Amino acid sequence: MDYLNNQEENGNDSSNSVRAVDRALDVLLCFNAQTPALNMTQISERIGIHKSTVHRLLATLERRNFVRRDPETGVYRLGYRLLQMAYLSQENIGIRQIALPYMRMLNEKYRETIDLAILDNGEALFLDVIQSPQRVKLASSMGQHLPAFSTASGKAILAWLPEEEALAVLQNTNISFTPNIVPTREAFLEDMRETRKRGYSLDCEGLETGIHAVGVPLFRSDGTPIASLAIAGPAFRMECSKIQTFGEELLVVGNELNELLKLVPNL
Amino acid sequence: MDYLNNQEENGNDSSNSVRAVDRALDVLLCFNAQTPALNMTQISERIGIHKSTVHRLLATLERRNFVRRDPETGVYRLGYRLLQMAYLSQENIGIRQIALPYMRMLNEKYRETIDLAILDNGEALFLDVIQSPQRVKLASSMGQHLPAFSTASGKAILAWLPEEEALAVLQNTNISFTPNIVPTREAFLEDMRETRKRGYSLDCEGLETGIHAVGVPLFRSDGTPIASLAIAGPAFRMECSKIQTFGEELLVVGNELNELLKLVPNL
DNA sequence: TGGTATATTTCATAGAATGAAACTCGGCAG
DNA sequence: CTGCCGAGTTTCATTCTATGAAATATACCA
Repeated sequence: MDYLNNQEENGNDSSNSVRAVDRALDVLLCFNAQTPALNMTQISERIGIHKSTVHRLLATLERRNFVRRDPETGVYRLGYRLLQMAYLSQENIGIRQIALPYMRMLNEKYRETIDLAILDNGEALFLDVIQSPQRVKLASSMGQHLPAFSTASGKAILAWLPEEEALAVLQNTNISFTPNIVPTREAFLEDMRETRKRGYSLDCEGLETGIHAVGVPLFRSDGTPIASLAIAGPAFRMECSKIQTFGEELLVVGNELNELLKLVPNL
Repeated sequence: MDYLNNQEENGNDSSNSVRAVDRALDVLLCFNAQTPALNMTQISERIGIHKSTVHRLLATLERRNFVRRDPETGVYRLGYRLLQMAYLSQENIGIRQIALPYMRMLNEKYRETIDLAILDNGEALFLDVIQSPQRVKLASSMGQHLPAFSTASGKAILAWLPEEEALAVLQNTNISFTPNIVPTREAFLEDMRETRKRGYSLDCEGLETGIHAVGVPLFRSDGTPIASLAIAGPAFRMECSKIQTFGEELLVVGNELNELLKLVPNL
């Protein structure tokens, strides 16, 4: 099973880990966009532990609302406690507070979807999204994660990382369902270099056709790229001719925001 | 410690629970809006277990990004994994999908904040929020939870529960920081009865001054109230004179939505 | 009715999780 | 400079918890 690798790769060197807790987290991580509902047996098979053990883990998680059980069908889903906790986790991300006014401003000016993302385990994780007010728009939302190497949000961070780190992300493609386009090593490096030269990342239908996006990196005061700000929209509104203007304007906002971030110590 | 009661109240009858996992969940639940960042010793004191144990639990949680550690100060916060999982948990709530178009419609029509909430452990938990497009608005957001008995969202559900169940919620005020106004048993029951007669719940500065809101219940096909739809805004725009109109219009939408929900089997 | 697939309970045993204590590290004050 | 203090980390023997096999229960379908 692909999953077992995942478990080891995640830095689980098994020393100093509590096995029962690790397994409970495995149970939670079973649920994903493809399989949002699972029964006990399915979970047991996926993580390869005895169903009796899974039963006890699920009971423990359910009591605290980390999973909920469909009373009709008996399948388990992720619980409301996660939503509640996510709210707490996200409210206290400093960069979010600082970027929000800029995101609103960009959203009002361009009327397209604005994404604030970080790099999390090789994937672009959207910390915050302000949706385009227009009818045709991207349906991205907070908490969603997409492969970093094929989104403007992800590439804006990767390009300013040391090249070996960025490559490591490309190599460890433990994305649950592999997207159609994983670039070659060379194409990827070339893209990264052009992005650095340009100052902003570009994504023209990299992951999904019909979507264009530009992104700029946001840096911690020590210079490491920690997040990215991106504008994304349907290709017909963000044509290749116009996208350059978007990128350059985003760059100005990015610079201003980065100046501000320099003054903030702990991010 | 108040906390220990909490632990028992949560239905932790200790049979069929995995202790290590329970403790790990205790660690996660330590973090809240008041104390978003904690160090190991603080956590150890809060949940009353040995710091060596907490150390191992935190290490396990950190490896999987359920908590993250500030590299400077060493304090722990909730991790990004929770945001990611919340996205999954929330994407698959049937009622959310069905209510969303109605919420958008209400938002466009009234230009106020629209809340979709459920009752979760005696608190109103916002499944989804569409913010008012106006400058002055409520800053509520998805995942936030507020005391059920003092919000329109909460009361819209409570009023259609059996009275003893609703009272149980009032009694078990294990809200982390008690809001200024907990109604008396009588006032609460009277409010519930009026709400039922009226068809929609009202909240005029119940929790916070300057906020007015109205809410209607949403029912499962078997008739149990499972969620509520509410319009909330600053008092000066939602005056007591106008609020009746809001309520009655919301009622129409609520009825329509409830007809739709009857056709959906599993919620 | 019997058969299958799933969930739940029971129980003896292994070994995992635990907490005491020792150790490390860094900061601070005398 | 040195020694104290608080916080975090590691070690290790012991206990009792978590485990999986098997038995039982439940639900569904033929």
